[in-house]
Amino acid sequence: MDKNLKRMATMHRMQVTGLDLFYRNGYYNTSIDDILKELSLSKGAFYHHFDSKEDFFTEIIQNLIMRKIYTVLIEPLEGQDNSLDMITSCFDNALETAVHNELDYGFVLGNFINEFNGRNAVIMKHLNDILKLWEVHLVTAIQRGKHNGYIDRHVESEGVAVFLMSAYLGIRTIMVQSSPANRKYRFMSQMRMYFKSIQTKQAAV
Amino acid sequence: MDKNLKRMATMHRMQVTGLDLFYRNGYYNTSIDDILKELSLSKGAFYHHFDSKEDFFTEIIQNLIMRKIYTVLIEPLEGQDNSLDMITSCFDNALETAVHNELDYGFVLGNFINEFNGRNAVIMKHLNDILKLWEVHLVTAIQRGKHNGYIDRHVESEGVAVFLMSAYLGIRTIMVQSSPANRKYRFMSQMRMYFKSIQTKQAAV
DNA sequence: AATGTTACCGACCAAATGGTTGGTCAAAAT
DNA sequence: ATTTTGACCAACCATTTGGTCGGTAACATT
Repeated sequence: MDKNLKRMATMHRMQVTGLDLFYRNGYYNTSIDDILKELSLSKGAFYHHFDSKEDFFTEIIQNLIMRKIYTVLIEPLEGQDNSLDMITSCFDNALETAVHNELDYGFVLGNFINEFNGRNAVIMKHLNDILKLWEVHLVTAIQRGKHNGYIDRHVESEGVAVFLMSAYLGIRTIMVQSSPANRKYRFMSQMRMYFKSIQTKQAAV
Repeated sequence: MDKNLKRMATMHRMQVTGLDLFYRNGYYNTSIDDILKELSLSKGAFYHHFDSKEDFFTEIIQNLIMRKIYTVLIEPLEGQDNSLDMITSCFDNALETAVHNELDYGFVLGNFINEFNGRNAVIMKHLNDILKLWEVHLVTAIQRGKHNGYIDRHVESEGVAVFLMSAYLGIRTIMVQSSPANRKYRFMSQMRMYFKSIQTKQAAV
């Protein structure tokens, strides 16, 4: 039963290195040999464990990308009552790690959506599922915020979710190139402004 | 002097077809042969007019992408006094053409920024210049809005610009895959909400 | 009419691509 | 102890890549 452990370990190593290179260089711009070289493994090893490059990447999506996004952007939403504070600190954390990451190439999910758009329907399906999952959880969080009296009841929850996802995807793209910390700060300030406009009106306290 | 005309015409045809394919399939995923096949031209013709694939794309950026963005997203900003209305209708128009475009693969500039990030510094420079140009014009428009009394004086113009660019980049990515018209509508609604929060406060009229 | 010049052709090249296949060797199952 | 399995190797394959180069024919210049 030791064989199985080794199999899992090797496959995992391949996936981690694979994601790293795919993220940095793009999927189509990274060859299987590139990944194998990094790991000192052979072509045979790769095709022994995976059917194809596409199959390999599908596994990466499920095992690594999905989990990462769930941990960073989805799970934290289920904490407190006040969704707006929740989302604020969630975005703040996510952007902060991006600021301090020397090798930041943008939002993993966003980058891949961009690369596979109209080029590979199968993979796009998987990526879109993650996006949808995020959307659903955001909508739920916002509705909870309404229910708990933090967000104005007239606000469209789905609209807020789409707007927030857009803004996040965009800022992660823009942050990469110039003055990330600066752009993060400005972004967060304006997001708070936006949140003010959808908060429960205290009717001129 | 007829030769020169022909040269220009051929080069232009190549660039138009090139941009079309690069946009649809990605730069690294589109071969020069793909472009040449479409035009029934030969390798020799290509390398007679351009030094390399990169040089070719640089020309495309300057001649086609830059101009397009200037026309659609920058020039319209210089119209009226009220920047917020201006920006709203500008985004509205830009997103509307995306909605009605059968073959929409997202925001051209955004897609390429994504693809070249950390992979080709020279091209990234050119793309970033365009982004910067857009940013500068947005900031100017917002400052004008403050000056003309439409926008609250305490608002950070640079912050608004970054936030708007982010949101636009993001919505263009998200719109591609599912229900673009729907997402556009929701996005625009929330953008108007955001604009309310930075408008001049009428101090409880 | 003779002589450049220029737009374009298409065969060719080395390197790299995703994928296949026959084989080796250690561990598991019998 | 023998057989079977499974992880991995490495040479190999067809195809595609960006790019080169010698040539040709129409045009422009003299």
